[in-house]
Amino acid sequence: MESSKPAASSDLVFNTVESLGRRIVRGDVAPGATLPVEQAICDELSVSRNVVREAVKTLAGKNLIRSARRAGTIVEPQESWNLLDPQVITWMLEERPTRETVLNALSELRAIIEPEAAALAAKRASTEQILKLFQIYEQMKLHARNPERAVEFDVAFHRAVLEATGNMLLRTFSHGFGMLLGANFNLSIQVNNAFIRNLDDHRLIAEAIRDRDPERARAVSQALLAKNEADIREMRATREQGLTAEGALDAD
Amino acid sequence: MESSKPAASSDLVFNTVESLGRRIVRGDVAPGATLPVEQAICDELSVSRNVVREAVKTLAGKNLIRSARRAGTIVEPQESWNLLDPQVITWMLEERPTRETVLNALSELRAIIEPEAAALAAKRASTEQILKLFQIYEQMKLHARNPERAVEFDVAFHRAVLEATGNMLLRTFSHGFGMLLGANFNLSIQVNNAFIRNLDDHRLIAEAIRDRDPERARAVSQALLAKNEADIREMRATREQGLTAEGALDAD
DNA sequence: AGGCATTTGTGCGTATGTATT
DNA sequence: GAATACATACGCACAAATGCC
Repeated sequence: MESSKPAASSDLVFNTVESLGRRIVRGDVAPGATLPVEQAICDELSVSRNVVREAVKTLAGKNLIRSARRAGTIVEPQESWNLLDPQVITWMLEERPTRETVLNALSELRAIIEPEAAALAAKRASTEQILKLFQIYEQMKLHARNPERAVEFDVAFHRAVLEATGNMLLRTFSHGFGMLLGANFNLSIQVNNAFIRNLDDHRLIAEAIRDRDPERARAVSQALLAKNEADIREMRATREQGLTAEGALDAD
Repeated sequence: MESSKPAASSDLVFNTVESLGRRIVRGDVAPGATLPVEQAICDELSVSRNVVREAVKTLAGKNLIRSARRAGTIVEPQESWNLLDPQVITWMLEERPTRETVLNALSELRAIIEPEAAALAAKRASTEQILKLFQIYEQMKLHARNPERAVEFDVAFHRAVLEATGNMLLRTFSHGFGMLLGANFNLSIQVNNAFIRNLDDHRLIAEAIRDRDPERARAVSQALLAKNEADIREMRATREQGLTAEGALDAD
């Protein structure tokens, strides 16, 4: 089979990318500043210069850095970063301050995109895509009491809607979007029964799309988002006084 | 001085990225298929393996390809591609069929995002950002008779609105979005006086944002988009019978 | 203004692991 | 199981650019 996890433990380039990428996203080296020179990175991570160079090119491909001959490799301003890249998103979600910022931005973006995506999907989804929506919904229902699995299918549902729009750009969003949604849901489902409460809305969305009813699809999607935002707000409020739970998110 | 054009003519890695990237985006090598083996690319482009390897990593950083140990470097499915990456967009716009697809997708996406972005900007734009909107508008007016320059400022205006939303993710879109808009505008302004006709709407958007009137900002933005779509439709219709003009878009 | 030192860019040879044949 | 082909990994040497003195 195919390892969907891109990292073997001794993929030197990958590990170097992760190490450097995290530093940049975390802000250890600010936009405009330069990374350590290649040789220094080689020494620190005990890898050859070629490995570092390939790692640097990988990050440059994500527009996180840009290297110039004598000046070193400098960090690009954040607005150049590819914030929909799964790896970049992972890094952003690992640090508390950036995670908050990204997830807030996500809430707004969802409110903008998802209802319209649902409406578009209602106009254009293929029968296969509609079927898939219902299948995912069934899986959600099946795992309703198992938050981890449930979130996975919840994300899949929203991605499937984006894909059903038939819009190339919207479809592209679905990857990065999915990762962000995962983080978002992991927050919101901590609210009592939030997931089960929202289950019906997912069915309603699927049905509206099946019935080719864009208006209803949009409306239900908006309703779902409103609840989600309320859950997030409640969760935040709870956490501010209680400051409980939350672990298991540090990687490395 | 900073060269915003990233390519010196003898930046081997860059040129290799461009060459391979174009092939992939153009569909010369389909998703799922593998690129020629490294040595073959080295021979063809007369570069060393290091150069090819770094180029491959760059493209992998954009999620266009993924290299597996024995299998070669295989092209990722299109929905994995980073379609907001300026380079990727450039490549997509160079070929007629993909250009049509992307620009169509863009029209839809604009209709979804821009009115809401304008509304958000009306709520949150800083005075500097508002000022900038008006400055850009003045430039648009100034160059109204010079399509090339005008398009440039038109794009800048729409990007400035996205940036004024204060939303991290929306801001990220502004780069790739801008390039797409440029291509879009270059089409739509071929319609008689389209640019001058739309000039007022840009002012109205800026004013609505200045007046902190989200509803009006949204409405005017929608009106502008509707006109733009009509222009594009007209342009396409004209072109189908006449099949005139259009040159100067082939690179390399 | 000119040379020098630093830093990335490029080329090549080779070793190693792994999956296919 | 051995041979093979491909990709990863490493090290060294030189080229080219550019900021600094």
